[in-house]
Amino acid sequence: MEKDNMDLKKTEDAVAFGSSNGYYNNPLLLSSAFDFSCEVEKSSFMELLGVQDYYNNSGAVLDLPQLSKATVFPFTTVNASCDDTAKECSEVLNQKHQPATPNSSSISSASSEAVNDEHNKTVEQDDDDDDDDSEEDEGEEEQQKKTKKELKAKKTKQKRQREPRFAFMTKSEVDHLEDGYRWRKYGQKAVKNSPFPRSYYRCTSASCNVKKRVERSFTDPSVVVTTYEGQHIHPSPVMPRSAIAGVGSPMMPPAVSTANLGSLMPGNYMSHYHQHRHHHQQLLVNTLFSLGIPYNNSNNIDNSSFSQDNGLLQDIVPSHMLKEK
DNA sequence: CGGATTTGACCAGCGC
DNA sequence: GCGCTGGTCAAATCCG
Repeated sequence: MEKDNMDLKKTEDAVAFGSSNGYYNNPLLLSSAFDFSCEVEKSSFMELLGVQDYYNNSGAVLDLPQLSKATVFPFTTVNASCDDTAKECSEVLNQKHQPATPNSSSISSASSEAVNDEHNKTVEQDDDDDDDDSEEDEGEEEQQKKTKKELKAKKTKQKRQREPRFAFMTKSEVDHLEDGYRWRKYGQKAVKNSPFPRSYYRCTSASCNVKKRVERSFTDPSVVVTTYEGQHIHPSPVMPRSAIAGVGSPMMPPAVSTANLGSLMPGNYMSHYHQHRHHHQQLLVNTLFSLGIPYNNSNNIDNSSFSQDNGLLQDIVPSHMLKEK
């Protein structure tokens, strides 16, 4: 793989593996903190994901002939508006994304424009918040009700500013995956076109506003889609290792230098990347396990032949599997 | 009894 | 304006 094939997406902090034929291979989808888009050879992609084995074992059908190359591409944006999120999610689940190629205008750029628009609108709205203290002749109850509603509205407006998000898919029988943090469920909604409900969780830690949504893909009920929003402002109350150890293996991702990524990534985005990196690694390893793909904790990665730091992809993909163009 | 979950109601945004 | 949908709230309920 060559540097020129890297197509950085400024607005994404999570990406997914998909195929260049325009379909998400949802049951095979993995994503984590890959902050770039790149091409790998079909064979490498399949090998990486264990696609052939998975399908051979499950008897499912994958349209391999159309898949000449695999593209790593994003499916989650940062700071998207509420409705963008909904659309994204349903699009992901409905497998309706356009093919994302390094040269194509991606969903991400369109999303980021919408994001900016929405953000500006929000700021303007917040400026108009302080008004109407006029009514006097209302009963106390009605007054209280009204105040409640106003407070609620203000709260809602404030919350409209979305935190950075990332999403990933995991093949799992359990909806709510152990990720080292404690969550309280605060809602559950039926999802359009899906028999499976979406659950809403909030981090239980005081003053930590991180949320996550968990839903099962209706196209493959064995796949759980988890979307995180925000960043934890506290350490994990549960040691991450315990989750992995629970799978029955001591394997942990090797520490990987991200020094070279800095030159490729936008500033604040980079810090976000670093903050989430290890969390993503754990999630990725869990995902690999759940997919039955062994994670090879080899510290023998030949960094000289792989001078470009490719994030987690580098962690799990031997350098020879990435196409050198 | 306190914390977590459930669930119906409410609100915002969007499309028609 | 109306209906639909996603997201959140909060009272009721559950559970250890």
